Amino acid sequence: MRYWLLKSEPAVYSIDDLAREKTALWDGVRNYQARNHLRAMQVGDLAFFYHSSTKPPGIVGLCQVVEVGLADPTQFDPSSPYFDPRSNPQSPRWWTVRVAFIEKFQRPLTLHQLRAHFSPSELPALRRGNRLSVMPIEPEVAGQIERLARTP
DNA sequence: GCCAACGTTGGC
DNA sequence: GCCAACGTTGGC
Repeated sequence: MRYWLLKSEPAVYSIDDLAREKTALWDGVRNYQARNHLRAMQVGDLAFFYHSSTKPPGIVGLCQVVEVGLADPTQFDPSSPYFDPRSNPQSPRWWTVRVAFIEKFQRPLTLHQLRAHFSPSELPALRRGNRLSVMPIEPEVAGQIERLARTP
């Protein structure tokens, strides 16, 4: 089982949205490296939910991959902001997964706290200028993140 | 294949 | 709002 980090602006889609809807298709990713991470996901993998472009940014909860290998339907929808006219249903360009809500942490594990506990090499999300919206997390780091998130 | 211009992300 | 850090595009 692997661990991942999924970034989302809460104004667009938040952990509370996921808590309410129970599951969500993680659509709209239009970066090849992020897509490749999505394609590497397996059912049962766990993903930390990260709120970006908010105050404070940080990890706010945990979810689980429940379905993999799904063509992102927004790429075929001309009315979607994620529409990709170069893609087609016969050979979809963008793939994604469905995730299920597990928990919202009692308080966010802020970017500031993450920087205090981890180096950028331990947690690539901390690397300066890293804008990737889907990233793997090493199991050992993931365990520490869970523990920190639950520390009062 | 190079690279300048442009667009986007996301912390601050 | 600013701007660093990328990624993408398109002319050549």
